[in-house]
Amino acid sequence: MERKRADIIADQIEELIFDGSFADGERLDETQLAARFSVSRTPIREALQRLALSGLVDQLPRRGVFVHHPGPVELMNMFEVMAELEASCARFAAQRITEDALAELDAVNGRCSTAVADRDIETYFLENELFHQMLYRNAANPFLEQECLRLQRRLRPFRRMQLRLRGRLSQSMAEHEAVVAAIRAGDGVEAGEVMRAHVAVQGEKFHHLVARLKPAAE
Amino acid sequence: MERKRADIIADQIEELIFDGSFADGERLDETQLAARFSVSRTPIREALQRLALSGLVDQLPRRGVFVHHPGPVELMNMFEVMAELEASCARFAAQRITEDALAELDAVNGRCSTAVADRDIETYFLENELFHQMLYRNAANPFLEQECLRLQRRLRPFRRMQLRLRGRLSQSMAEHEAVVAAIRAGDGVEAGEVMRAHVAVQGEKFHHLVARLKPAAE
DNA sequence: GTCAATGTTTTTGTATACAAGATGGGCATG
DNA sequence: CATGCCCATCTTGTATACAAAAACATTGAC
Repeated sequence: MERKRADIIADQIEELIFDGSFADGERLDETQLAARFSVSRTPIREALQRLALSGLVDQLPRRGVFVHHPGPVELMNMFEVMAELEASCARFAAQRITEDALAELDAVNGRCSTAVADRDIETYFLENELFHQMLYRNAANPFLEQECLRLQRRLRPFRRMQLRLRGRLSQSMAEHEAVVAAIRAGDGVEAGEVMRAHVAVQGEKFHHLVARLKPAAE
Repeated sequence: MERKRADIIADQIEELIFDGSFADGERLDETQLAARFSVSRTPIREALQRLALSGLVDQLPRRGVFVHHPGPVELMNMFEVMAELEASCARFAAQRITEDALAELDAVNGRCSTAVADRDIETYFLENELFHQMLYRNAANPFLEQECLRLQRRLRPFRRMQLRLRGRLSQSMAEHEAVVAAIRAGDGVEAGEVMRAHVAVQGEKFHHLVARLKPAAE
């Protein structure tokens, strides 16, 4: 159940920013957006506020809001934080997970595996997200879970675009299994470290990807 | 320079929530607040939205916003996350801090020390905050720094109220020195673990405090 | 010709007016 | 007497009107 018009609009604008419909630094005109969504400026302003607090746009006082696409350095930073948070989740989960949840984790991991075998990137992406979310959940700390979900959502488009890198799928899969094994063994430290590496490598891979693209753009 | 009226109001309402002027679960009436601050409902609504996204109030669709004081369990969760984030900061700082920044860290720690000697809780609280903020800074990850500052601010009132526990000041001081020593030695893992314990103990101490108060309230 | 100052215009921030949903009480009915 | 339904009222959500500040362009001076 959506709360109100402003929230639906916030999600839609967010989507437009994610899929690149708005260029980096572009000003988002309240009046234009109001016309586009057939509402008044009020809900638009509320939506933009939300996006500003999420960090998707920069809001300059009395100047307007400007879309803010994170650069490679900023992305590295965000992935680094994600890696730390997920490592914590894995470590906690190793101590706190229930037998049932562990079985579920196996099930999700299995579905990831078949997706890899089928070369079904889309399914893998979804099940992979679910896998990570289950770890957040089983850290048994709702606040931590929320923070993780927030960042996961924020980094979503960037994780997606680098799944196409050769060999990443099977590598990622192997890392998942190592995490589960460590959790099953109750080895929190190991689970945390494997998880940290698993997430951090994404940031690094992304960094390389951008580094490779940059010379071409110049 | 504050951005606009709504932001000033947001800070003021936040302050009112922190210092307990609004009870847990109390509804914040937009019209009343508008009258209180001598503005229209518009900036009030913007302020309340900000608070909702910070988690200080719960916003129920078409029902209103209700102040949300975190309970003991929620606080434990938040302190746990804070401990994880600060541990990460310490670990990164051990690898990334400059000689100059390390000297500054020593200076702040020195001021903490004299505050302890003087039994000057207020000064200690301030310098202590600065100490932690310097670690966030020297993790050399602005995104991580921002997240830490956010949570630090959120937990501020709760850290404050438990500084009065006997012996906490000198214990805290010793932990600071252990962190600095580990960082100076470049031992990231050690710095992280000491830091984690240093922050986590606050959450636990708080938990005990509440547990002790609870029977009295019943 | 260029730069600066001022007036115009556009755009953000705030106030008010209006609409729609939620709360609470009264009345009717079982 | 209890319970459920309906209506009045209040509160939130949205639209519009107004104010103030910034961007822009035009014009004048050097």
